[in-house]
Amino acid sequence: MRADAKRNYDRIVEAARELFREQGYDASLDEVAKRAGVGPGTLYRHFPKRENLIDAILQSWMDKVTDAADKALAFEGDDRALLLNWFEEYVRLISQHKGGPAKITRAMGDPESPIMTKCQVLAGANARVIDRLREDGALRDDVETLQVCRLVGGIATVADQSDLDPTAVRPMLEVVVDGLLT
Amino acid sequence: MRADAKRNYDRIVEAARELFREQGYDASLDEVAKRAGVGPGTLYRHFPKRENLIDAILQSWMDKVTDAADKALAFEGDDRALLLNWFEEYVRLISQHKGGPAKITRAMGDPESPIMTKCQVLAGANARVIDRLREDGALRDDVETLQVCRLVGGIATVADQSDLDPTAVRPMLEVVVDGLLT
DNA sequence: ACCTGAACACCGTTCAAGT
DNA sequence: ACCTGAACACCGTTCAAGT
Repeated sequence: MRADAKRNYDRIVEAARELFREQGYDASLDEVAKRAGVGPGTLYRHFPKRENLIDAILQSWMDKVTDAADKALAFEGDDRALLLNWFEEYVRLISQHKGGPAKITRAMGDPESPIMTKCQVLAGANARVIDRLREDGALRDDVETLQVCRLVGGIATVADQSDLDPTAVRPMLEVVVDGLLT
Repeated sequence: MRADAKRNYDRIVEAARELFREQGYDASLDEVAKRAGVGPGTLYRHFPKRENLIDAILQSWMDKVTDAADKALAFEGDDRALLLNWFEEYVRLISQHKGGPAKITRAMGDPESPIMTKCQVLAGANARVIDRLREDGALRDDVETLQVCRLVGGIATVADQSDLDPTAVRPMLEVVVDGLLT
């Protein structure tokens, strides 16, 4: 990649990171380009779809996801508390940008989505936690791991779209936890 | 209301009903106006916001909602089957148009939303079912009825946005049902 | 090879002119 | 009182012209 191309690429990602944090994943790409000081065509050359841009934003996110799963698994306590903690962390991880829960949960099962790989990392992290509980026989066995992501993702989506605070999310997660444990 | 106004109003609602059924609640209002054979200004005069139009569409929906709750309460069987049936019906009721689950679930707690009243009917129907189970002591008491709507609405939202079929929704609802029952 | 910015299409929304 | 349709603003997307 040419030097000026690389510079523009970085500028765009940086501008997008800012704007998405302020306005969510649905912010105007035109404004991203403007902030980055490039023409709209340049943005499209590097990122043909909005999701390609989101994908770049999520680069550092994957480490956070893996770390969170590690921490969840290292938790000392009963299964119920472990799972509840993980789900709260899960919601937090996908709710960092407005519109995130919906986008991420949808991409999870969509092979066409540019952010699918990133979402698979999250799905994998979740699978590690779930499988651990499954081995202990603590979990009902008629629910696929992907469906667990969708369930928790659904709660996060509603919370995001209705601007609920974590206090209101908690009891919903508790219901899911109790429904999942045997 | 003048005769031609009334006629246009009806035409618009009819066109919207068609288009929303085909393309979901996010369909172009311009196309609605075109189909109805009116200028865009006329549409805006009658329905200043998209949700005012959705509100008109949902007029007949309220009866369906009430009927569904009646049927659910008349169900002969155990609490688990009753609640599961109701939730499946709930999902069906809000999933009739693409984008419906998200719009309806969000409007539920938003006093600014023009469709709030309609959504309250749904919330009320749900409350009747939930309260019945609560009286029997069959339900955990630390979850508000509105949160139950959000939980089920969240599942419906994910299903809608990921184009899941009912077969995939069922197990998620089962988790919620089991988590809610004592 | 990459960038720019004008141009296009589409959509929601407004409003002056008409009946 | 109501309707029309041109006009505007905004956004995503493309592409010919430039370096």
